[in-house]
Amino acid sequence: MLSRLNPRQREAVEYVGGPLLVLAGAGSGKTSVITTKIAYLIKECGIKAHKIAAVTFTNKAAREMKERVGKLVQGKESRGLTVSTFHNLGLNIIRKEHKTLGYKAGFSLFDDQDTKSLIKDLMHKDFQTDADIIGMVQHMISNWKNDLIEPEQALGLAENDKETLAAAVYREYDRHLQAYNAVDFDDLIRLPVRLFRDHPDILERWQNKIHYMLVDEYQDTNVSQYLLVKLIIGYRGALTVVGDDDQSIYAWRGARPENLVKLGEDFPSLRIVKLEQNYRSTSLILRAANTLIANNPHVYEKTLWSEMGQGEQIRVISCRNEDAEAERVVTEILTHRIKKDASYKDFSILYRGNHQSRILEIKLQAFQVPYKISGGTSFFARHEIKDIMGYLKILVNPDDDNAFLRVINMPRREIGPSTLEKLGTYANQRHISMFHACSELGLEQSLSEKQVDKLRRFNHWLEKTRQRCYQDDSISAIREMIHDIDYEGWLHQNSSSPQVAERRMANVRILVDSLQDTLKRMQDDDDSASIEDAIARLVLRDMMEQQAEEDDSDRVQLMTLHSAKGLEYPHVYIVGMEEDLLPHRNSIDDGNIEEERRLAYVGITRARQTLTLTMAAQRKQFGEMLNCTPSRFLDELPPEDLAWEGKEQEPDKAKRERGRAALDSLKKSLGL
DNA sequence: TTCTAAGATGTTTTT
DNA sequence: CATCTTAGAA
Repeated sequence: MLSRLNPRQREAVEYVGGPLLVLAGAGSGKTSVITTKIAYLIKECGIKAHKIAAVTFTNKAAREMKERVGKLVQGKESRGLTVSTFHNLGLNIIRKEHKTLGYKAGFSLFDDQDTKSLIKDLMHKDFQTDADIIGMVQHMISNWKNDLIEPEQALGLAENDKETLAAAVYREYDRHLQAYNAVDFDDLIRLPVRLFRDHPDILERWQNKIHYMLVDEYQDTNVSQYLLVKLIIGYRGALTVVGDDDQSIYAWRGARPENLVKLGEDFPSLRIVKLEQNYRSTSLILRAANTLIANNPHVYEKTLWSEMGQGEQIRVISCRNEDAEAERVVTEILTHRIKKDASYKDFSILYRGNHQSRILEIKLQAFQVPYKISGGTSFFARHEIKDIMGYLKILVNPDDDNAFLRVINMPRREIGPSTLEKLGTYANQRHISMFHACSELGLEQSLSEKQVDKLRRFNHWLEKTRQRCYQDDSISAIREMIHDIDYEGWLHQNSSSPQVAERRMANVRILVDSLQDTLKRMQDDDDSASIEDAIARLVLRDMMEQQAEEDDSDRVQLMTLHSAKGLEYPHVYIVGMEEDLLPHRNSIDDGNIEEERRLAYVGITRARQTLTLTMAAQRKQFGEMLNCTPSRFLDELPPEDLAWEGKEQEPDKAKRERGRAALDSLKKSLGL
């Protein structure tokens, strides 16, 4: 088991005497270290698998880790091992302890969009605002939660009108969540921390459950996550964390890379092991990465080296526009695949923002290249998925007014805004949910008989469905429910074409299948898992991937730079190497270039054999052609290692097209 | 209350 | 440009 490790890696695995920090450069085999260490703990240290918890940040990483541990430790021995995301761990804790925290079983989990729409509603109602500060407020609330600052404290700390407003919304928002029997993503960490702080007995129980903890991508932990780890670990110090400050790309969501330093302060006995040998990339690629990241300040110095051979030059391709860029990448992959005798799955295309995948998708389809886009909010942002999720949520948690509103007129139940408004105020006065208000007699006073009747009918129907769901097989009850509301018919009525409706319905089926699958998996691990738990799990997106990954067919992988972290591919294409895009506009504006540089670094270090960077001279934005400047990061790479293509002739062409565009707009403004 | 059509508005990254 | 919002008519 240990024979495949180098001395440093082996040290990291074998040291179990106290807290350990592994500073692992990109491609230095950190996943091997974690997975081997888990196996080592089970086999050599006699720690039971169900007493070990390993946490990461993405489902993808968690899944891969689980898989690799599975290869080292046979089925029985690995039973009950926890390998999950932080959020999943938090969800599990809240699930088991919801009563103490004051939540009812079946509590809803609000995703990003639910949160946004609630905040929007609150701001519309109680505060006069209309600008796009909603996103900002949402971000501020999230930050407060991550820093474990309560609404009252936030109110006290506020230094200007904007912050006072946001803090006031925060207070309202939290009250509403409570009333809805709902939690949001940040609560998944915050509530367990609060629980453990306030209830030493419960903390002790969990400390007995988790004897050893491993944290991957430690530089991405935020204040509350670090505190959660610290609480669980307690005085024992049975902890291994692995991190790399050069790969810290989540500061925007509260990650505190300083936690790397803080660990040493909090645990004076901390041992530090550095992994500096890279087993992934050719030395040219590695040199490019090193040169680039040298422009950033560093907490811990480390020098990555590799024995993988020099490899090919890094290619930089400049194209006319985004269309040409996408096409070039696709044809490039086609020829490369033949020349290198590689498979499609050896290639990955990385980009800064999800929207960039669209053009690529079109071109890939045009050339009939099999591909897979991973990550992105697309699936859960879809209408049909939101609708059904709404039904699922209200099914297990009737107090979820958010879900109630989503679902009430889907399909048409002829209950309009004014009726809902009245129902809302009534429910508010009585401090009950809208669903419960429907069955109250007092309603007749403010609403007409007709309206009340409609509400009652919905109320009865849902109540009946709920009973069916809890008495019979939940999944078939849910299938029946979808049939009951004739969702398929609704889709056909509201879709532009029958094909679109079919595709949407297929998505619904995927959702229900995944729910079934998730439920089964959870019950394998824990008999007490119920349909409510599986639904909450769905919101964390911990399953679509599983399904998709199971048929790990031969496809080109597309993803954002963020979700590429932790992965590797023989051939990597990074598209959109332009100012305002790779150092993203907003980051340039608020001076966050360093994190963007790390992002580029992460992208570059994904490549094993070849790396290709592409850019477009022009790009369409809001329907208008814009000229693009090459990314400053290109200038920060060693020039002698780069092979440029199409750099020179572009400016002329660009100028000509710009001239024509100007002429066109002039013609248009003259009404020609 | 629902439907329609013009208008505005906006694209970072994730659980 | 593509999506979502809002205003006005049926």
